[in-house]
Amino acid sequence: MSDTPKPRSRRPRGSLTPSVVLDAAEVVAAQGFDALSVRAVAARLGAAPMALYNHFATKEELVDGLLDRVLGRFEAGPAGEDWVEDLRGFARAHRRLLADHPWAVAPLVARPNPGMGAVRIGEHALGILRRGGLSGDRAVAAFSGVVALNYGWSAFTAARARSPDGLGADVSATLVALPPGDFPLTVAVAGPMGAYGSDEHYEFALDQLLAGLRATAGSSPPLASSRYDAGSRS
Amino acid sequence: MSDTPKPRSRRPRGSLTPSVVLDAAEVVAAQGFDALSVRAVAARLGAAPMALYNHFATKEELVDGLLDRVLGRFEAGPAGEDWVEDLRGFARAHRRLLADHPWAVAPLVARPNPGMGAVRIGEHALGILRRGGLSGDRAVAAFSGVVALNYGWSAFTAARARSPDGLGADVSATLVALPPGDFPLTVAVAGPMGAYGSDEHYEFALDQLLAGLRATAGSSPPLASSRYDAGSRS
DNA sequence: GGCCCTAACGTACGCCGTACGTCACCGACT
DNA sequence: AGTCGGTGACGTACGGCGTACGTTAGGGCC
Repeated sequence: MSDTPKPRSRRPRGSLTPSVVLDAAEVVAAQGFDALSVRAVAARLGAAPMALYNHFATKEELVDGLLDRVLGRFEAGPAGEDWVEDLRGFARAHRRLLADHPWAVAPLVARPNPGMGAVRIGEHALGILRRGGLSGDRAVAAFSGVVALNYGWSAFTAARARSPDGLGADVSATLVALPPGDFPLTVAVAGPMGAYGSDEHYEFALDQLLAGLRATAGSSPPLASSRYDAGSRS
Repeated sequence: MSDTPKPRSRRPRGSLTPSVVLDAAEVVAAQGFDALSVRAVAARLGAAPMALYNHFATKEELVDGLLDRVLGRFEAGPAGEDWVEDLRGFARAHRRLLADHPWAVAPLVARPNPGMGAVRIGEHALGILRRGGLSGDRAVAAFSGVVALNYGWSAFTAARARSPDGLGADVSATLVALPPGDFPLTVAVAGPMGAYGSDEHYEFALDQLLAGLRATAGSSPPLASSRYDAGSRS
């Protein structure tokens, strides 16, 4: 019992690279974002927790790398004749990306840092909107609108998919059990409704936004920013 | 030093109610949602951490109560002549509510559980949409769209407001510093752009969504759900 | 006046992120 | 070939987290 005082062979010297660490981190994150701990990543990899800190200054930096890697998987479709249809394709592809990485939605939404992947996505969308004749502020606003819609929508669906206790599918069951006197509309709608937040519902909402953009872009662009500052100033 | 072996007088027996705990929890949460720990809430209140567990089974339950209390502050405006303008008022009030509680946005987005406050909000919005002639699926989809837009948008602005290291205001500074060869549109737009995610931009995006809804509601409603299932099936 | 139910408490456990000091390996230089 | 320095992997430790569990003290009821 003395010839194996350290049964743990150290990892070979160069075998721990940022890329390898991110690979392991993604596998861990796939079973829920808050399962992603430094210790868990190190355990898969057979490394010591602190070994990761030679490649990432902090956990936040590791997460940033992970999120940027996910956004880097965005694939832009080819440009077609109609810029609105291209924008629809962009929105679908973006939402699909989020749906494919449900664990990433919450941290992405909470993070102010853009990162290269996000910039690439923005550049692509701006190109489409420019072709539609929207310029400057308007293009940014429209892009932000599509992305916000996608993030908000994906956050709901991801959150519901994450709850394994059945709270997911039968939110409607909770709703139909409400006091029917109050909330009659909610109760009426919760029964026959399919999955809340379904693809059909998303397509409908996206359709409205795109129809509005098409109409606005068709009209001559006044671009007076004073038209749109009736917000919550005071 | 022996006559005060327990300088901590116990809290009087009935002085710890759910409401009192939530009050303290909200004060703590106001300085960042992840500052909200059971110990911190107990410290304010001068109570022991475990004392809170007589009123909330788990921390998640406490957070749910806190979020529902926030959503309960939603105030519906009076109905006007134009249902679309009412919907705009709803969207603004909802977003204003989120802007007034930035710490609440991230947990709200991540939580599948609706809660009474959310149901009240939904009922109000459904009433407006019903007046617009949208029924069933369409009303739910439109409501979801507005809420998703608000959540996504508020998550961005809240996240940026949360970063005190100046990463907030000058995301644009990061963007103009990009390699100008790639991302020409982004660089071109980042310079003259005011605050990314400004109220004006939000109003523009909301306007497009509302314009689309008005047009759709104006046309006769075919309601064929097959029109909207061209999503990401396979 | 005495009992008991319950609300408040204290201790303890297993996680977490990570600061800091140690040690072994590999390449380079003599 | 021998040695030396830099670096990457490691171990220990600290403070903080949520919370399971057992203890205690106070107020309401008989």
